[in-house]
Amino acid sequence: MVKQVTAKSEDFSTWYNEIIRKTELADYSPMKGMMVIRPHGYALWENIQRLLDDRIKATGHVNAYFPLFIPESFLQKEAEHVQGFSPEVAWVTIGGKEELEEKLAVRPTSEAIIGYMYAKWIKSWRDLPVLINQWANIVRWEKVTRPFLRTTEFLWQEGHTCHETAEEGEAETLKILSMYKEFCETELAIPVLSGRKSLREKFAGAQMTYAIEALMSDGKALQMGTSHNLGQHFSKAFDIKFEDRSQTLQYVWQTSWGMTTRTIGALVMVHGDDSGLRLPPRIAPVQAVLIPIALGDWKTSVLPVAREVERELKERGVRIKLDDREEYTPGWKFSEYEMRGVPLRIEIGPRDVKAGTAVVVRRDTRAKESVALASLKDRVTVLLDEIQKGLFEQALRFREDNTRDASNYQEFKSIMENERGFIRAVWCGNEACEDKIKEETQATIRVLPLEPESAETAGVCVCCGEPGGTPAFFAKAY
RNA sequence: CGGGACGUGGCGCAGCCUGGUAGCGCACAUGCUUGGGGUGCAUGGGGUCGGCGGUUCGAAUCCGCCCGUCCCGACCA
Repeated sequence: MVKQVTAKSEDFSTWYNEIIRKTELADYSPMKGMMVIRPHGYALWENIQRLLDDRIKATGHVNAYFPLFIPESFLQKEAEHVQGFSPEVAWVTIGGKEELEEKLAVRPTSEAIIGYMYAKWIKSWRDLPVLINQWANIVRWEKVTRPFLRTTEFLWQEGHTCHETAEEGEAETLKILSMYKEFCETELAIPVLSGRKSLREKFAGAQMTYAIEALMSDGKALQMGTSHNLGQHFSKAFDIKFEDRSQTLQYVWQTSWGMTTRTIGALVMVHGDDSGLRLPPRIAPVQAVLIPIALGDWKTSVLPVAREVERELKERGVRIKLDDREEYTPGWKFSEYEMRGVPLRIEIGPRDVKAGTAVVVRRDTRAKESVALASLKDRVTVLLDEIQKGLFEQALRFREDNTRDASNYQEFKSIMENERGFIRAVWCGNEACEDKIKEETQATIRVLPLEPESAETAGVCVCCGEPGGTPAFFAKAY
């Protein structure tokens, strides 16, 4: 029997939940909102970590690790920060059997504890910039949770930097933003819009938040990463001062930025189809699965050939898996690896051995071809590249087809109601309009593009009709 | 946190209305068979019916409370 999955078009949420569990990316744990990332899902995370970590280090950052707990008083130092996070902080009040003198927050983010340490470490302009990143888990007591998209505990990377000048801080913030964008598009094959957040949507305690946003295939937007220019908000709160080049004491300029396990949810929602996952080759834990067709004397005729192919592809750097289990039929394996999203399937059977060929099937297009064993290595490499590109292009086309201009509010409401997706429209900059739009259409400002040309709509505010606004991308968001 | 739905072997469900010895499909185990799109047959193991309490001679079934999951809203990566 076929392991059926609810059709994506029929019930997106159910489809998403079923994919997560049937592909063994994650499973529910006994605690509300807490999931277990299973080996298949964690392997994806490890690939994301590795590829992102390379980029973080290539831009001069180093990794460190700060404590899981943050004293209550630290968290309270930056007023907006406390207020923003207080509804979702988990507290430790007892250690062993002793009541603690001061409650400890389980970090919802690490600005506070890191700020405290930076104040100890930074004395002079010669200590700057400080470019530190940490890979960590954090806890936010969420009311509504969904696997990967919003869980009580999640994994992420958080960068925390200090700079001499406001300009350097801003430059760092933007550098990371474009690094995130490049990472998503190159490795995850997910096109993103990047830009500034409205003040309403910005990080609690930041001066300015920038973000990248992707469009899921149900027409809702998902934030894929954020980069904050913290200005001097935290350095003033934590007294992070340095003596500048003219021997004057100054507060440092800071940034923080993060990307989370949520990106795995995005991979599912952007690329998945009714048969399961479709993983971009660059982050797929297994890039090609090799299935020997067990017929007749296959163990002596087919299997040795398959093993040789496996060896050659491994040597080529392809993450290949030979599945020679006898208890499953080839047909069963085909479906299983499709469900798990393995980009390429290679079949070798008696007919192929005789002809000196292999059958290669793409997961993204399901295109099937026969390839001579001699040229298999090259062909596989080419196909993996094409799949990576194809998935990105398909996602990009989807986003373009689902990005619409709205020149007036009627149009805006009708698009949100009928089509969803991104709406490109002018916003006057007034929070009243932002709130009204959110209340009436559920759409929020996802980003205010940095380059005006990426949103050519000029004119009056889509909501109030006042002139002199800025272009914005709106969407319903996860 | 508000509105709605659901909770029965690992998964999907029936049984509940009208209380009386817990069932089906898939999965799992063993054997044979089969193998180029989820092979077929046979045999077998596995469930304090989400939890606690109440009603009753007797509760998966009726009542109350709690917990969890999903969907739709308010808050967030």
